[in-house]
Amino acid sequence: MQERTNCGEVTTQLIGKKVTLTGWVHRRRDHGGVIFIDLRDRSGLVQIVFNPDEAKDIFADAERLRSEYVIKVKGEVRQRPEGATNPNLPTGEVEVYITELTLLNSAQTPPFAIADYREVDESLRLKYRYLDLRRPEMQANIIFRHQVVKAVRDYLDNQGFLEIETPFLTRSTPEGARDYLVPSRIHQGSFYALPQSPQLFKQLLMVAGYEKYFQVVKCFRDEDLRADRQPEFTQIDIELSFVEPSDIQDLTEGMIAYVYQRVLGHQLVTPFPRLTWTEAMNRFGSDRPDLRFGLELQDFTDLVKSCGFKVFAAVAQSGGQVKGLNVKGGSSISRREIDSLTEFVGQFGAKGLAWMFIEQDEVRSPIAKFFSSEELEQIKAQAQAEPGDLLLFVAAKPRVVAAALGNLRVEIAKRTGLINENSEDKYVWITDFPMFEYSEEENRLVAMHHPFTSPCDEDLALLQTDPAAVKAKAYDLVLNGIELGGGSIRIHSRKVQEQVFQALKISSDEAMDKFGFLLDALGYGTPPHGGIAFGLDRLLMLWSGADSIRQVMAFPKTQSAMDLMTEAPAPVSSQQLAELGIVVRTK
RNA sequence: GGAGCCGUAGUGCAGUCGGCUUAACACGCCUGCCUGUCACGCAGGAGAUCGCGGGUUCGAGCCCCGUCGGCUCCGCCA
Repeated sequence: MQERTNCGEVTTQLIGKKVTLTGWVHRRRDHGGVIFIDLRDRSGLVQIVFNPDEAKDIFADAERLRSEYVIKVKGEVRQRPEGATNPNLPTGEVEVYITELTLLNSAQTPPFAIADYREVDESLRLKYRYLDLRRPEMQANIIFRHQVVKAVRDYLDNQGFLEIETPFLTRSTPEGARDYLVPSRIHQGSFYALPQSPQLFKQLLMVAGYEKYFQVVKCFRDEDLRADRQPEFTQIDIELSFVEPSDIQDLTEGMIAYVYQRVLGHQLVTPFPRLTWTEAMNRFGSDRPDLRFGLELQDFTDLVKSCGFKVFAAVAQSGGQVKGLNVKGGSSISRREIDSLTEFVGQFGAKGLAWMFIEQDEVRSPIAKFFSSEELEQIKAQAQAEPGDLLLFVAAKPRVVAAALGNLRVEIAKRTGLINENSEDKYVWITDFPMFEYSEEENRLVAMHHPFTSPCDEDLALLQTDPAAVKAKAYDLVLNGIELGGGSIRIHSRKVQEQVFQALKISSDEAMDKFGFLLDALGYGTPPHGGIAFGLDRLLMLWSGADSIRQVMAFPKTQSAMDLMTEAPAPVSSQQLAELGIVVRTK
């Protein structure tokens, strides 16, 4: 390869040297007599100079250069004249006087400017993603992604892990997200499924004795999208043998601290705090609490059981909860603002949002009249309320209370500036999840994590008597209210695995049909094992301050799962369908 | 499946309580000028079926209905 210097690496050390540069015309400043061009490549920008006094023969060619033309130039690196340096540019002390110019390719005017700070409509960016990816901000994200993945691989390699690939064409299994299906040509009417995660394969690698496995791997879930959810996304998938939850938590704290130091260049304090699921739900109304601020939930259920406010009393007496938030200094919040918060909690099923302004001598609230002054004092004491505070209440079944107040505390924190740019990152482990949760849709218990999660040892007996009470050896890592990853110790006993399938109302016939290979494997000397998986895209989003994972993915899809560049998905030819034995039914 | 927001020159936007301009402004683009700029500057110019379809009206970028696309959220996501 020819000798080239990267644009961003033309420093004062090269002054006096002849260099060859290649890149794109980022911006040109044509003064008639002298032309300045900011030349851009992956490494950055450098100013190159075309001066007719020094390179008369190429000056006319230089005048024809336009944005995004691809050029190769040779010239001498010089110190910039006094007063003409640019402190905003790493290469701002120098410039390159060009004596040779080769136009490698011209370019049409792009649909949006590469050299622009302005926000461009995202659908246009996605249609021309190859241009969008040229923008320095996006290049920084993609380079950052590489650095993080490289650091993860190095760390795990140093810890004795093997990266082992697992199949993408695999089998659809019940439970969990909707699968992406791939029709089989050879076995018509049968389908592969793209993996939601390599869960079963990594467990089988433990059975096979590989002890420490990891993979940076694509996963596929055919569910509706969000800012932090794409149909295909990347996991850092880890599994180890002979471990307890604390081993995996220690390992991953070490991994994150290592990446922090190597890529972000600063120390991270470990270990991270740990909260049980029950405590997280009680105090924050969420299994992924944002700990950057307080505003914890207060429980008033017992206090209002026999109060005169029927809405509260009825809910409290019938198994529901009455909980609330104390918004410190919230007296400045307007009625209109409270209306908007009421609307907000309505999204989560709350019928209303009761409020009390705490003033010096009284409680200003439409519901104050239903409470005796003793009851109001008790409420204030419970909430540690002082004059100037605003109490907000939701009364409903526990699930709705948690969802409404859990989200409300975050919303209020955002609106009132409790969360801001300077807020310190808060990592937290959530542990001891319930094994199962009740699915109203399916009218049965479903696995909260997945059906291969090991119950806590002391709860094994409950599996058959009271499965809903069983806790699992499962743990999630949460950063600033977003779930980064989760894992568990797996079941390594065939008997326990069968009991869990029973609790899930998966018949032994179905279990054998769908998971026979796993049950078989558990009978051949399976070591105790467990692991964790991180959403790489989410990690990158949070660490880079991006507001969606699309910003840290090279080629993401829209909310309707379209790729606007390739226009996938798209119809296929009738021959292709015929080969697969597929008939498309149109609506 | 549901809720909300958005859609106006290549780009970002103004106009949105119906009738005031030729649908404004900035960037970009084109032409000319300009030898120290760095979001260069100056002068001129081209560029818009106001996402699409229907309706109301004497008259619709603006109001109504539908539809398409994008985004955010609920449901969903072990």
